[in-house]
Amino acid sequence: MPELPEVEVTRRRIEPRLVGRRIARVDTTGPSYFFLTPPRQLRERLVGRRIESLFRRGKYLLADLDVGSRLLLHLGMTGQLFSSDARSPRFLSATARAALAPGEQANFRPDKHTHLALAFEDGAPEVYFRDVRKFGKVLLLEPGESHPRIDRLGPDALEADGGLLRESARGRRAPVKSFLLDQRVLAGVGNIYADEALFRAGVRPGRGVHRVTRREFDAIAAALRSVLRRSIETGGSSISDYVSPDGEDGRFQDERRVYGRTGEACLECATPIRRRVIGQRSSHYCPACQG
DNA sequence: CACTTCCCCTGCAAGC
DNA sequence: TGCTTGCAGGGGAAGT
Repeated sequence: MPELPEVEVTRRRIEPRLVGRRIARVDTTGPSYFFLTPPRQLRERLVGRRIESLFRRGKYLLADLDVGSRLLLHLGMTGQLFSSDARSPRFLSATARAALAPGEQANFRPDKHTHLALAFEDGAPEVYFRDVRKFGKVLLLEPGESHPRIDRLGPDALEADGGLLRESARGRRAPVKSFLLDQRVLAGVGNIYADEALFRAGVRPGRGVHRVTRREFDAIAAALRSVLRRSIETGGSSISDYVSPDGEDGRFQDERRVYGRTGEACLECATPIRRRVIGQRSSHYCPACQG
């Protein structure tokens, strides 16, 4: 599940495949809520455009185009961005994967989950946006056009600040976990890194955010910054579908301390890790280390 | 405004 | 074996 680190790693590795290139052809699947801009419009308006830059805000990727328009991509839960020369079994459907001989590297062919394909004038490898669960989003903003999805985002979570968190928490009573997942508070935090940061800060996810102390807000902010930075360094978390654009798995899943470790021993105190649903999301914590 | 619940979708694993 | 059920979850919309 791509959160800030996975999106940032994706950005860094797909950037050279996009920036400076002019789009020659656009293929899409049919209309669906995946396309906030209807696919027909997308095809019409993207052809002939040159991609000038690719940057990230929270979990969004934004590509600025030569005419001042902007392509906005969100990977959702299972979104993958990669080029046609990348190789990874994670780019393949289960059936295609099962048909592989051991050690065989299959070529990727756009399948029914490949919702957007960009071909370039210079003949560079095509870039695909594949998303099995279709929770991802594609939106083309006209020059000067804004969108609440972007406008509402809080500061990037890599710059999490304890004082600012405390400020944003005023008047709120939701569980601190839900608070951290609110993209208006911080942009980029998802389920994995919220749990990991709360563990490292020693705060239970279910605690009301109005009961979090100043010191704890500082600890949470520091934990978020370091966990997110570390995850980027290790290539992100490859837990289910995530794989970087060049087909390389991330390694941060090996450094998880609570996420997905329900029933396993806490690495600090050996108490079994607990799982509890908070705000419709599974949350993992150590009942002994987190108060 | 704050907060909760529901829902979009598909693949996989567990249970019968 | 093959079916059903449950679960994963970002985030918007609607409801309280």
